[in-house]
Amino acid sequence: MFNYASRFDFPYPEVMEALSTRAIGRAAVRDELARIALPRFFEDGFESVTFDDLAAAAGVSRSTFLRHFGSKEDVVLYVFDPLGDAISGVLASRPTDEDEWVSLRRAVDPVVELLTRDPGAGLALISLVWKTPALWSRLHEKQGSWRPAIADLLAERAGADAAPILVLRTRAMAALGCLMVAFDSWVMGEGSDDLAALTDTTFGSLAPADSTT
Amino acid sequence: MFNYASRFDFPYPEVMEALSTRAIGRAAVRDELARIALPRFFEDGFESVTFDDLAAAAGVSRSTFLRHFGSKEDVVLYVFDPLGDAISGVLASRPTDEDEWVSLRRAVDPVVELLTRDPGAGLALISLVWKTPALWSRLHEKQGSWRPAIADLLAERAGADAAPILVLRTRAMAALGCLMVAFDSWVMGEGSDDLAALTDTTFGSLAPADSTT
DNA sequence: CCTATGGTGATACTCAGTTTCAGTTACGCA
DNA sequence: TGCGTAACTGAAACTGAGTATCACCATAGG
Repeated sequence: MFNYASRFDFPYPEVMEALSTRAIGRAAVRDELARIALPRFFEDGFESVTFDDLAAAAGVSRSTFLRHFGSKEDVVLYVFDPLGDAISGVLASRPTDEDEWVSLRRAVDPVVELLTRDPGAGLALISLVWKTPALWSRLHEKQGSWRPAIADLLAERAGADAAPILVLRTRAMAALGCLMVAFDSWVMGEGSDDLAALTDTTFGSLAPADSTT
Repeated sequence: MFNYASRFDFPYPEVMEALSTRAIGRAAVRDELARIALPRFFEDGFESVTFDDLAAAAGVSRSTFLRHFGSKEDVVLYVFDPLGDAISGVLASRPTDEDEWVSLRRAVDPVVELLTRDPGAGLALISLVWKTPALWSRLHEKQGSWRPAIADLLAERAGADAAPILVLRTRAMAALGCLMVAFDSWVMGEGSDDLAALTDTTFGSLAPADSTT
């Protein structure tokens, strides 16, 4: 099953911050609730599972479950939460003189790695997301929230002669979009393709252009 | 106020199809209901307006309002419905030997044109969408649904030596994404920038690349 | 002119998500 | 070690989205 202790074994420790005792406990409970909930969604479909079902399965009250996750979508997409910071972290660590588009491709590796680590589980998750419009939307919303930090990092590393921020925001959008299109293909091929290779292909379809037309 | 009779004065008549008498009436009612509903959303915010409010404002029952629009989001995003076909229509009409990226930029003109036609109304709409996560998500979902047709048209016009469909899907994503990033900037600048110019800039930030790396 | 189709409003229902409140646990500090 | 407070919990009631059903009415189209 999908690994939910993402906060504890996530391979990019620099994105973790100091947590109070209670915050650690809280995160652990969230992990546990999500771990219990996911199979229910996989088996019955996102819409068919109610908060009552989830609470019963987890042995807590509906109130408690709702307090840990503000919405059903949050339960499923919980695993994506740390990826924004992970992407930024990798991007910040790339050499300044590396080609921008290559750095962006590398920045997205944590996502590919997380979904590929457990064969089957990652695909099951993305398949669920892709067959459920509400989840697809919310994932894209989350992805959109990662953009500003990425664009800012691109500006920072380019220094004085950086392209306008609008240009950099566009490239951040494109990079994350390439990842999403790769997911799309991965789901359509039912996992028969290699996600990293698909991502290479989508990134290879585009390139930054000089905006001084 | 925003022009809601989009089905009747939309400047790309080729995308219109023959409608039965009842279907015409139905579309007219939808136009009217949306026209009445929009100002409510602008004034009170998307979440604060209930279906009861909308039904009362329109002088119909809640049932009837809900029968015409499956969700509140649909009411606001109704105006975007014909744009997928409009984009495809323009793309299909572009010369086959025109640069692919240029054709995609032109294909998106109907959207820019529609939002720019009435100064203020288009900006108000996009601002509402941008400040309401549920609307932002649903617009992106709708935009995502336009992609396959665009990619297919790109394949068709390139003929035998077309790039793999995954590459074309990526470029369709990028083109629509450029439009969204332009919206983003337009909203942030509160309409002080020219939407068409912003769109030119975002499109100018990227270029198709040879995927045979 | 008749009828079958489709639009309408009323009602009742499920479920997501919010709010409130009272009872309990356990963290951090003295 | 004990205490006070802050946070966690569950119960209950509430709002509002969205679905389903039904009986009624208007009219398109033959």
